Amino acid sequence: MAKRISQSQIAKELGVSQSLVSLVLNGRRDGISDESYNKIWRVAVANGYVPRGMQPVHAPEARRNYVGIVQRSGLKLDRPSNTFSHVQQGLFKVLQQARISTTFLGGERDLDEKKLFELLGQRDPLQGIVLFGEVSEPFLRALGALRVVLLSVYASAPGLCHSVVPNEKQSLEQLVAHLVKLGHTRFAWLGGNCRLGRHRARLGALRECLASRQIELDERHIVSVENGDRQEGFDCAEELMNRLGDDPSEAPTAWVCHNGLMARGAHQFALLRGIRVPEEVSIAAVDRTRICTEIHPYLTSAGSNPEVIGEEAAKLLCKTEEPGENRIFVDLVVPSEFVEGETSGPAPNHA
Amino acid sequence: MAKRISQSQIAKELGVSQSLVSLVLNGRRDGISDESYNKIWRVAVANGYVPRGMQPVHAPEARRNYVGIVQRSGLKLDRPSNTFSHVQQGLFKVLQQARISTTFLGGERDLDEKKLFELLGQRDPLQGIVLFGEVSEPFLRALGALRVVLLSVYASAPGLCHSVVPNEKQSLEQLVAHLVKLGHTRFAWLGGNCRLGRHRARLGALRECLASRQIELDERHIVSVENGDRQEGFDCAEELMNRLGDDPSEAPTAWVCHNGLMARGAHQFALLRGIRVPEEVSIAAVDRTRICTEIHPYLTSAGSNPEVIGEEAAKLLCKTEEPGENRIFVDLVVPSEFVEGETSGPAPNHA
DNA sequence: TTGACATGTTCATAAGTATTAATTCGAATC
DNA sequence: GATTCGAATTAATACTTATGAACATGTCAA
Repeated sequence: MAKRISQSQIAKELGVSQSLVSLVLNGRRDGISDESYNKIWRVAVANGYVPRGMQPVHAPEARRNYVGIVQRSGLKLDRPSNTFSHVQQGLFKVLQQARISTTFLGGERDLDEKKLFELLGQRDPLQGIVLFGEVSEPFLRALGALRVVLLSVYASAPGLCHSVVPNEKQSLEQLVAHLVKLGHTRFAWLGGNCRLGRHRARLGALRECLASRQIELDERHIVSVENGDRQEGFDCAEELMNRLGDDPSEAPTAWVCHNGLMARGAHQFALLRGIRVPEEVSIAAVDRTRICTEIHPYLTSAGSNPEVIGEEAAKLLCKTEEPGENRIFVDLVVPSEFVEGETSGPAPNHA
Repeated sequence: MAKRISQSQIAKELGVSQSLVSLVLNGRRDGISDESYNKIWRVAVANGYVPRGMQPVHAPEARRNYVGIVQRSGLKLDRPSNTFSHVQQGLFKVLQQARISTTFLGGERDLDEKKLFELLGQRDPLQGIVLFGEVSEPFLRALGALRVVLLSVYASAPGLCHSVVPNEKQSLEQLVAHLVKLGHTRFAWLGGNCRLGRHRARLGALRECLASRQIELDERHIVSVENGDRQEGFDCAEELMNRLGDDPSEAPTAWVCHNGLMARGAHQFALLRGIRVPEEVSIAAVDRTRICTEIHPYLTSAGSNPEVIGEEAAKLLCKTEEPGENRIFVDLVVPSEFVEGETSGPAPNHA
């Protein structure tokens, strides 16, 4: 570890006396020229000068007042996934009690190593950083180098940081069980965020759940799109209808959507086309955000409660003591909840 | 000013050596008993021990790294008004360049004076606090007492703090001008957040705009609800239809909505009832958030861009030097933008 | 019982910092 | 040109802190 710089060294570098440096760094302004004042501070800061006598970071009650939030590339504040705001609410709820506040640091794209360093260097120590969504591994490692506790939600990064993730398998299992019980056998998948692992996980889980019931998911009934927003839900439903042949006995009766937003879009498509929900088609979504109940019909949906995910993340952060190299990382899986809404009903030809 | 305490004094008080105090305060843990470690820190902190060598508060670039955000009572993170996230995005965009981050402090309801003091006392100084929405005056005064720069967005508090607000009059003027040009003469108002001044301002502006064109707003065509969300937009439209007599020539052909969310709800109602938009009814909203273009049909809408409001708020905060008693407060009004969407068309009996 | 070892602390002193009186230096005044 | 004055800086030194070596003290195994 590099020996820390002294006032005398700063003085020598600038060609002034150590006394002057001392005066300046203690904040004396009168009787000191602005020029000296500024140049001394500049050099002191640039060289990472630290006072001697105590390093407050080490205080046992050195309260870490902040938790930073970083979003995965692609998410912006003004296009909040609903999920994000629920998670933030959960974080806030728990952290608030410990008088820790949440600070938005930016998106993966906004931040490079240098910027992060600037952001974190000049301020109170962070309790940790919550990563929202799948971030790239180099980015994760760069963050790790800052010696901050990292926690990833909605994506796991084995061996790199803690994580709190939803139970996708269980969600799909709940949805499929419900729909099969209602007599559905022909399923469609309306998938979003097709580039991300989350989409693969959900689609894979759907396949498994159906397979274990000897139901096959027709490849033509799988429609996947880029973003997974409302419009794309609409488009997916439209695309699905276009792909279908004329035989109505082949048409899927249960649309399983990647998220609630897409389900709403698909529902709007159904409304416009005069497809009755749930009489003709049942719509179900992997989601547990407010969107499920924002308006009637409420969505039939299953998913891990994002607020709970936020709460668990906060608890985990509060418990984690120190960032370290060879830590044991916790991967927490939050169970899924199923809620029967108004968009699912008995399969039409089952009655 | 009291002379500052030295390590030796701490050592004497605790009956240990100065060396030990030095070791402890520099964070050495191994080879030091927990008991000593904690008691030394306790006494050091209790006596306000400060290291010698520099007082960072005096650094010329002692930058204020944070801007706090407080929401009005009633808003929660997990029920984000869309507007809020856009404003936050605008704030973030500008503040990021100054390496200032935004910290969510809580809702009006979460915070009492004591809590605020705790939140703000133990950390880096805030550049300011952005208040989102109408907060109560006592709350505002309590915040003011903290000697922090305050800025209110979407609500003005004359003489108490800066504000950045939308131009409601202009928004309504733009909408009415557009609709009147299309031949509409029978208007309805679907209002939300009926308790807040914002609702009064919008409804009042609508009345004025119509009056100046010799159009009267029928009292029966004014429906106002509590929250202004999607479901209530739906309910408003339903209520409006219920209130109408049988005479179709009396029915309003232009629904002006308090915000985009309500417009979407109203549109869903129209879809369900088979009311064609915009052939039979035009829908317009005071809004400029993402909701206007989240799905087709895009909403015909006018409003001040919330992201711009955020940006202006951030600039104002960066410019404001110090909080003071008798400051001059800036009230900034951001102009409204009009965008013609797909929900407005010629008045039906005008063709 | 003894010695090896670990832990926690102190001693002694080198290194670093604060502070006051003294110095320098240029501008204004005589 | 000499004198005064004030701002800026430094010398000198008292005071504070860091740190390696030394010193207790207790534990454990031979």
